[in-house]
Amino acid sequence: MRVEVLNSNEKVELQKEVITKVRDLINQKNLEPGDKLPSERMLSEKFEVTRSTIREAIQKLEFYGLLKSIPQSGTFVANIGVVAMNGMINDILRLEEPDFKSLVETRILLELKTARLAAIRRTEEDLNEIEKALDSYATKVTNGEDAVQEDLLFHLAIAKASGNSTMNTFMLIITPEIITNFAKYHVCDEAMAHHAIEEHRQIFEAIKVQDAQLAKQKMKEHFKVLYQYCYNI
Amino acid sequence: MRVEVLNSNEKVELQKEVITKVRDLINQKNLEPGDKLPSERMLSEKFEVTRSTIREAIQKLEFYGLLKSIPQSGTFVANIGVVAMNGMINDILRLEEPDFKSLVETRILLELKTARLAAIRRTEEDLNEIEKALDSYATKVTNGEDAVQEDLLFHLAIAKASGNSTMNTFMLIITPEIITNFAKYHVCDEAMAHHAIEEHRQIFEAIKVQDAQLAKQKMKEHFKVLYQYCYNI
DNA sequence: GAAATCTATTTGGTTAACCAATTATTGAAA
DNA sequence: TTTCAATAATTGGTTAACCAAATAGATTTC
Repeated sequence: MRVEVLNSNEKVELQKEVITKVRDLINQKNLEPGDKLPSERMLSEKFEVTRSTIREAIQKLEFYGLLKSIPQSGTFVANIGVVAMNGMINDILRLEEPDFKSLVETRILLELKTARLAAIRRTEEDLNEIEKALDSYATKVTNGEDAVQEDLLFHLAIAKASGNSTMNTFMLIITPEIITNFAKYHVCDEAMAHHAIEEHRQIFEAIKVQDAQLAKQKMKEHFKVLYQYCYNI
Repeated sequence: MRVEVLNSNEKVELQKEVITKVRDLINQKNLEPGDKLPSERMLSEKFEVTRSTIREAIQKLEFYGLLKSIPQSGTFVANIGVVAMNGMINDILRLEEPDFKSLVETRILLELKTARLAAIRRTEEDLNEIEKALDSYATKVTNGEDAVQEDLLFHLAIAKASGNSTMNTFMLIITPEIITNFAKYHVCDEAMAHHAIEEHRQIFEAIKVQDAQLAKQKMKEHFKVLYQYCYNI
């Protein structure tokens, strides 16, 4: 059993090795959907890594829906055949850390859609929460304070009102990373904040009167600067 | 320390309780970005749960970019203020399991975009892989075999060619769930598979000649049935 | 009094032992 | 031979002890 001290990168690489070996094992043994993997202890011995490394690798493949662990029973291949299993594991292994441009591009895509959907589906309660977030943002900006957080919450309130839990989750995943990177790259401009109040209000109004196309249009204008950063550079 | 046997649901609920208490603690102590949380052992004692429960809750908040654990040092509040922290934690607590409709809606959104982007950005290698996936699919279908996996890999190859790692990741997350649910709801039709070959080929051709608008259009046609399922029901 | 060195404590992470549920095996009964 | 209860072995999950790095505190040195 490998017993070294590993830093963060080495740990990631080791996990990738283990995932590769799990893939090869599934191929070699021709495991079909529902078949059982060898026990964690056996894998740990076979791959010469600690059991917790095996567990973490399994949990990652479980996150992507490829494996399913059942307590006191075993780890099973999900309802996905050998071909798809191979393709997906290879994709997962190759996945790079998301770059800022990719995050922004995805954010814009999601937000144009959530704005449209929110206009169609928003409840009265949704509307109240969006308006509350809008007011908090406006107050902070007019007081000359930093309002990045309130900005974020306005957009998340719209995502919630979209009634699409998947998009809502995705927005929650990428938004903090965007904020962190914003600070890093200084993409945002203080002077823009005042203008953004009006843009937010227009988006809100469009959602209020349930004009989906207008909501999308106003959101697009709101992202104009970001959009250019993404596509013209 | 609470020492009961918990089933899966109770475990989720317990974790939500812990996350709520972490939120309250951050509020009560007015922890700002960069501030240190009490140690896992102290939280474990304070909240009367085992340390691993604390660790799992922290890991979840770390996944959403709200906390950052540093070995031998402590767990720190990420670069996000109290207001955003509260809003995001509340959103995370309220997040429902994604329903099928929400998954499909998001998949269509992502795929129309990845098709467009792939047409613009695909390399020759991307193109080869997409074509290989296309051929595998066509072969299987003409042989009368089930080709769900090959179908999946064709779409994932396009996602990879889009050059957007975030969208690629999101596609990898939702695709297996979609497949599983497809089988459950019997949305897919065997007879459609033959027609889908031609649709796939048209999408491929559009990406090949780098006609972004056409690629999106062909992808939209490909999703026509799914689209109707989503919006007209 | 300040700087530097040593020591003790605290930290998140890791691991080996443990747990209860499950599964496999055994063997007795019919 | 078949059935079924009893038992042993195996399983993923959990936990308490342990680890090395980081930090804080005490002590020494100048």
